[in-house]
Order: sequence, then C-alpha cells, then structure tokens
Amino acid sequence: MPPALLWLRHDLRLADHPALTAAAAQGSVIFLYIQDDASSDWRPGNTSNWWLYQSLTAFAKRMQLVLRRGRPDTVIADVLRQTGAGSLHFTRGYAPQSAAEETRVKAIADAAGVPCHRYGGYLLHEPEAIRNGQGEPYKVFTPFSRACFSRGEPRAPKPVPTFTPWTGDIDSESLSEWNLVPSDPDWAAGFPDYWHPGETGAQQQLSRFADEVLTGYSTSRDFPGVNGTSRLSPHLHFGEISPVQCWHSIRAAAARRHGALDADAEKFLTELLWRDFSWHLLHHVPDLPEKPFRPEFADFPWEANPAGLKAWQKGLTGYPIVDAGMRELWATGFMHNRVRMIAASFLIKHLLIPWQEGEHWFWDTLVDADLANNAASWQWVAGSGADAAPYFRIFNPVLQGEKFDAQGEYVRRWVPELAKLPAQWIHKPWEAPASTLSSAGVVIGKSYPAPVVAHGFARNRALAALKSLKGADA
DNA sequence: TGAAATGTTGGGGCG
DNA sequence: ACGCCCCAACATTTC
Repeated sequence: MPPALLWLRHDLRLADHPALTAAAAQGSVIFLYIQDDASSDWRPGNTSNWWLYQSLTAFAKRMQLVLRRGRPDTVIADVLRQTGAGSLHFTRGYAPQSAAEETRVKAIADAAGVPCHRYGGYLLHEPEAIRNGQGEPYKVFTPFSRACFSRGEPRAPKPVPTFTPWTGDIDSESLSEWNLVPSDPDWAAGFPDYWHPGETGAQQQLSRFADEVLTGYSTSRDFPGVNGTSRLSPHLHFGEISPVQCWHSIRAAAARRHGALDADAEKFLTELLWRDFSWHLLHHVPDLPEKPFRPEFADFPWEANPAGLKAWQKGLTGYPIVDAGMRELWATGFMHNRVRMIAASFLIKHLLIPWQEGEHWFWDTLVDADLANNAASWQWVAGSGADAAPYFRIFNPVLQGEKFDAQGEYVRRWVPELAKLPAQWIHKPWEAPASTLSSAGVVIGKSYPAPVVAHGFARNRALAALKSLKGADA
C-alpha cells in the first residue's frame, strides 16, 4: 500500500487531528512540514519563529518529520514523486492567501493523479456553516455566539489514530538551517520559564487551566497580577491543541463540578468563539489586517510620532500599567489580555498612532501572534472594526491600573524601578509626594519617565479627532 | 470588555 | 424643630 502524505501546517499535534486520522486509514503516514519563505507582509515574526522551532523539535522527537523549504505546491509535487504517496491530506487554513495556496496544491495533486483531501480542525465552526437569517456572515459578536451555542456541540474530539509512521528515505532539511531562533543576543533566553511548546505542553496547560484556574475565571481573568487566564493561545495558534479539545475538556470539567455549564466555563467557551469570530471575519474580509473595516476610519487624523512609538514599544511611556504590559510582552512573548486592551488603547488614543503600527509590533513580539485575532482585536480597540468598541471608549490607564491591579503586584513585577512605591501611588507615581518618591528610590524623569502625554489632554485630543471623523462623514 | 460630566437624593451639621 | 447648605453616594447622560 502506498504511504499517505500529511502536509502539516498549524496543526502540530496527533490527537483530534481529522487530516491525520484520515491519512492513517490510507497507509503509513509521511509527516511533511514546509517553511515558505516567500515574501509577504505577514511572514511570521521572530517570536513566532522561536515557538515554531520548539514545536517542530518536540514533534520531531515523537515522529519522523520531513522538513522542506519552498512553495507548498512545488515541494509537495516533489515529495509525492519521491515517496510515491497515494494520497494527500491537510488541514484547511483561513488566511487571505490560504485558499489560493490550497487550490494550487490541489492542482498539482490532481496532475499527479493523487487524491487530495482537505479537513477542518483549526476552528470550532467552518465559516460557511455560521450564517445569519439573510445568509450573510455575522458582523456582530453576540448574535454570532448565540448562533454557535444554539447550533449544538462541536463534533467530539478524535483520539490519536493508530497508524504506521512511514520510514522511507528522503531528503529532509535540518531545523537549525532555518534560522528560527535568536543567538546573539538571545532575547528568548527567558522564554522556557514561561512556555512549553508542543502537544504535551499544550495538553498539560489545558489540564492545569481546568484544574487550577477555571474556578473564578470569569472574574479573575481580568486581573493581570493573578494567574487567571488559560494561556492556551500560542498552543491553539500552532495547532498543538484544537479548540474542539479545549471546548469539550472545559465543558466536561464544568459538568463534573456543577452538573452544568457554570459562568466560568461559559466565559471561556465564549472566548474560544471570539477566536472563531475573528477568523470568520478575516475569511470574509481579507484586507482586515491592513484596512479599517469601517471605511470612514480611513480618514482618521493620525499623528506622526516616532518617539511615542519607541516609548510605547520599550515600556517607557510613564504610565506604569502600560509599561508593565509592554515589558511583559518583551520578556515573555505574552501580555495579559486586560493589559493588551489598555496598552492598545494608549497607542491609538493617547498617542494617535495608527493601530497598524501596534498590530505589527504585536505580530513580531507575541508568541500567540495570530493574523485574524491580532487584526480583529486591534480594530476592535481602534473602533474601526466589526462590533468594535465605540471610539469614545478611552481607557484611563491610571483608573484601569487601580481597578485591575489594585495592589500593584503586576506593575511591581514588570516595572521593578517602581516596586517600592506604596499601592496608593504606584499607578500615578508623578503625583506622589516628594518624600514618598525619595524613600522608594524613584526620581521621575530619571529612574522612571514622566508621562509622555497628559491623560486629560490626550483624551480631549482623541475626542476631537473623533469629531473630525464624524464631520468628514456628514 | 469606560470615563467624565452632570443630575438627583438624602443624611447630617448648623444657625 | 426647621430650613439651608454641603457633599457623599448613586444614577444618568454625554463624550
């Protein structure tokens, strides 16, 4: 029997893998991963590549992995020829270039006379399956999630199939040639303290979340100083675990404890649906990463502010909660969700810097950088997205800090030069009495920056910018 | 998955 | 005892 070729993409796992399950039924399985270096605005960033390297390494320890660089259709044609594979299987993607890429791959498989099969697995629901009464895609999240919930449960997760790994001889590149990980300087040296890429790490994280974090999740997820979030996003992005597995695992945990879906579990399932919502949106609106979904935002009066962008990226804005988030991002490749909203709002509304600048920075620095979630979320904060926050919803970084990091634990962890300040002043050090500052060893403008822009001024400026939009609109 | 301004209410101090 | 004022505390509106 000829082997079956499995083209691996963002599905670096063995469990609940529809394409693998199908391939396993056809013959011994060839695992192929293709690195496509073709230039594009959204090539994975350095942090994504760090994760990819770890994930592929973990995968290759369990299974022989064929590694190739090049265009997927060219590489697959080559591998089909060299292995005599009798079928081709892969998991569908939803990025703007995915459909065309998959069509080209299908064409070469057809030309080779090899049956080509495409499967879901990256999302809970296929974009084609969720439509409103008019047969249109949803543009507002709440009815979208209602439709998903009322549709019934996603399919049951699939076990790891029994299969024979193919053991033939074929050229494979070495991961180290791909230059995926940094060396000098090794800015990722600290990442292994926070992350364990690979399917095993993903499943452990899901268990830990279900056992230790889920209770109270609906409220504690908002407090960045607390271990209150799932931290599953990078695992989901690389497909080390599927959203279907997460869905059923959390639903089952809730059923064991409460006999039903409690508020905490429901909140998490809703977060998974946000992920689907973003991908459906990108599927229908391919230029979502570049252009405002609401066209009137194309005229927004942004400011050129390279110094402000630099300060934001380095975590030197003078607003402790923003700086803590940006430094957590730099140190760990991750930022707490609540702080992402605050930091993004600050860039857009306090500094009037285009949301695309922040989107690119996050794309390069997040371990969970994900085209749809990143684009949809930045547009959500900017007010230009589908179902977006109203533009006038401007976060006050001081109040947000006081509300969600009341004791300042999060700020102390990531902005150590402020660690000795009492909680009362930690989110507004520039207002602290001189004696408090000096006994905490803080010198505003020296050991920690003064605010790059005053909140009251920035708020009024942003509101005026909104008014100008409305004017242009009318 | 806001914040600030403005409006309303009610208790307490005080003449 | 009463009216007046002040001002939290809460509610509503506006951006």
